[in-house]
Amino acid sequence: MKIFDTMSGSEKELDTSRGVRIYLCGVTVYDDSHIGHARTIIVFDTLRRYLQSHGIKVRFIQNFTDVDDKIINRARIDGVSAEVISSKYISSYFKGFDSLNVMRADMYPKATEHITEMIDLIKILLDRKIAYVSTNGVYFSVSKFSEYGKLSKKKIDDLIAGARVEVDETKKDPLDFALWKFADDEPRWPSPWGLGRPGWHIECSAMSLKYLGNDFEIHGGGRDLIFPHHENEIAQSESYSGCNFAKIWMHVGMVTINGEKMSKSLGNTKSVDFVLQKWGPNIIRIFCLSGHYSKPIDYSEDQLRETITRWRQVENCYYELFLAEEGVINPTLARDVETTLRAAEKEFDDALNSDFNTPLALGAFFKVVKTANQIAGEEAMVRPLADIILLTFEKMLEILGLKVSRVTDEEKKTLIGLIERRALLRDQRNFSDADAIRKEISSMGIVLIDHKKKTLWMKQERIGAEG
RNA sequence: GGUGAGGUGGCAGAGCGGCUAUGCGUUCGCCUGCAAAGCGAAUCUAUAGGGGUUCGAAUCCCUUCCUCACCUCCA
Repeated sequence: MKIFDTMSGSEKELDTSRGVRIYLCGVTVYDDSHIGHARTIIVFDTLRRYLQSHGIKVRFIQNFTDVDDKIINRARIDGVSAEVISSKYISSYFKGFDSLNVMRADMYPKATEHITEMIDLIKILLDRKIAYVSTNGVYFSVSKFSEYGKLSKKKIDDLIAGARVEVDETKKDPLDFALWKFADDEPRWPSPWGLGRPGWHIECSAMSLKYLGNDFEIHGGGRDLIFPHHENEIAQSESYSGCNFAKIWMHVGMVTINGEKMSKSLGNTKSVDFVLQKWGPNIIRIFCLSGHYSKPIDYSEDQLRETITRWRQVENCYYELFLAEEGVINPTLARDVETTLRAAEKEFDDALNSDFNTPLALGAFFKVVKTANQIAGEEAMVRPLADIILLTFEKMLEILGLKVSRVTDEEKKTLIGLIERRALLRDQRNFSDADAIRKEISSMGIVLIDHKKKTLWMKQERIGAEG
């Protein structure tokens, strides 16, 4: 599998020989997550599912930044401790992302639980004179890392010329960044240099090194983290270890709204909670995967509405397959279907192997859906054929992290009873009573589709946007 | 100002030297007691503008214009 590596500016073969270690920069827990966070996380979740489906062992670490000025400010406003704020938003994170059917990472390390590791790292940097202590903290000396800028392709001179860097008299160089900041208030921890808090970037260095070691396979995050966050992580980590930090740097494009980046500062965010309410998990996942991960994607209601249509086809397909009745398989048809399925599977894998091209993979998945719906439309779906298709269908569904609403056995029993009664009424041409039953069934979230020979039923996910 | 990524049919979105994806939309059919869903057919012949290179370019080169992101916290 090839993945575009921001560092080298080209696609690189992913080394899977010893499993794949992934570190994803997670969220700062000071507010609810929004669909921008969701996109990045869904992309990585899907990547992980794909690798695992090929029997590759994945070790997936995603951090929570739980010490940060924004958290502290929020705590001050609310009159509670920072810990109260961070734990509140960590649980809100899990609530949202569990609903989005995102698999739990192997670990969610928190900055506050790795203070010792960060201090140890800073000590070494100080010993090597790569960092220095100033009056208000410990700083990393950018000039001591000759490769600074290699990820973001920035030249130190340009950065200085850009002069958007805050002027701080206590720093030797305006580009130097904090490893440790002295603090008069909580939260703070003791360190050899004084009470304080860690800088932002150091946690990811400490935690990724601790849980994944050096030179792990993929380090990821949103594009906006390339500079300065990832650049600084590299500077710290490589100065500390003397080793390459990560093999591949994978960055996910921004979610925009009306062509502008969605962000807290612009106040144009759509929270995970909101989009779940309005569109539900499957629509959101398909939407997030419908553009190449490296490019921006625009949050467009028209686009989302279109996705509903596509999702209905998937639901239809599932129920056609699930409810197919026994019958004799037509050998020619079976052969054709096999060919189509193998081709779609190959297309699916080829697409993902080529820099994780999910829009193309989604296309392959929809070919499977279309094929099944076609056969069903011709009333030619039989159990053995459905089982064959189901194998491919469910495999792809699992990788994409989609979930069709299913019914309980009890619901199923009730339904079949009702449908039989309705069929009887229809035979007697008593349509008003038959329609009453259809209405009753519909209130259970079940839609009926009358085929020539039988009535197909399916449970449709309730989508907020449809009212 | 610097750096990076882009500009493809009504919309979304692949392709990245020749075989002109795909999806949605729209129109018309099939099916139905009516629906709904599904299916079929048709529709759209697109590649920001201008130069090149080539037998041949959306794909390579040059140039102009435009958009976005990063250069401060940000997924």
